[in-house]
Amino acid sequence: MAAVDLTTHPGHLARRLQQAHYLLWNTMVSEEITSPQFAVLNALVAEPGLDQRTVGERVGLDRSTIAEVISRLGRRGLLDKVRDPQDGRRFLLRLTDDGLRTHRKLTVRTARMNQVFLAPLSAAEQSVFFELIQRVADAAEGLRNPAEPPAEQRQAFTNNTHT
Amino acid sequence: MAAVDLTTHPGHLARRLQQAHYLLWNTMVSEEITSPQFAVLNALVAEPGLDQRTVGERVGLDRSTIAEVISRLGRRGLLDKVRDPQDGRRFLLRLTDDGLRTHRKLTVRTARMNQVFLAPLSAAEQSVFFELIQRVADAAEGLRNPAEPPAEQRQAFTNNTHT
DNA sequence: CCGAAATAGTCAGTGCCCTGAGTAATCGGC
DNA sequence: GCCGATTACTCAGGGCACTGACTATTTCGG
Repeated sequence: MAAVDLTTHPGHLARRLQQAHYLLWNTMVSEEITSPQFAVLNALVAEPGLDQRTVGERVGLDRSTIAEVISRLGRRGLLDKVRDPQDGRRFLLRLTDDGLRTHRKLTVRTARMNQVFLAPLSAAEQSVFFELIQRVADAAEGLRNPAEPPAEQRQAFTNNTHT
Repeated sequence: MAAVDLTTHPGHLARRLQQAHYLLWNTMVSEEITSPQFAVLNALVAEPGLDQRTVGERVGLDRSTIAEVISRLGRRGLLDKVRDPQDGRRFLLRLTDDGLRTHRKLTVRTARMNQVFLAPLSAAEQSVFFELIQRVADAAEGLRNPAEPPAEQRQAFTNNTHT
């Protein structure tokens, strides 16, 4: 009986958490627009005119996935995609009026859903919940990008205009 | 600027957490066997001879997804699938020697990976991390299955929303 | 015993998520 | 100006995850 207890495996818990969220989203927010799609809309509300790659970076999606998501949003007429005249490799993205409207509508529903989703936790626990997950996710993402200068002159040459 | 802050959205955090885990699993555990596949192997180590549906229930996968995962494990020769002579609808699943060996090997690596993954948290924080995620996931799953208890002695109604 | 309901599994369709390979445009050094 | 490196995006391919419709088998009511 060498079986392990999956309830102490963060990966398994993360998967279950996401499934639970998916379910609730589907019933309380939208059957059309998914959570990652909403994240893209949201990124473009905050920063209209971003290119595809940067949007992916903002919401945490790789180049292939972000392309698919954007293509679906484009088909639904929620955003426009135009070549950057300054850089012919890029596509600049911008929400349509419909996209903006959709974002507004879903923002309200999403807030309600989050309340229901987090109801089992007290306000204090919710803060801890966010903080711990974020620490783990950030750290793991850090492992992926080794790069980073040798700690010496960490800030010296960093891009000071990145906001 | 009606954009929201995704770092307070549990769904977004859950997705990022899972992605981070996926990455680490791929580099530290296996590129062949995925985390859900390992969960299935583990369930069959604990309870050999389970049928497909029950395995899905144990690891949290629906009937379609579990069918795919099991088919892949079968193709790799890690488990056998035989009709239940008692009930012709069921397939009974059992690990092969190779499947058992694979599970043993991955168990070790998975433990190492979990350590790295959770390294940003203290031991106490790790417990909280597990507990909070599990509470949220369990509660959301509860919403899906509307009250099946036959009014026996159910404390579900004493919903502790006031904490 | 027989037909309806329930159950286990399959299949088609949609969407997310990654890697690796390939294309087109830009940038940098000489 | 030219060539190689970098960068933005596309495409093929594999895997996870869900729903809804379908088949086969068992179970249950009458």
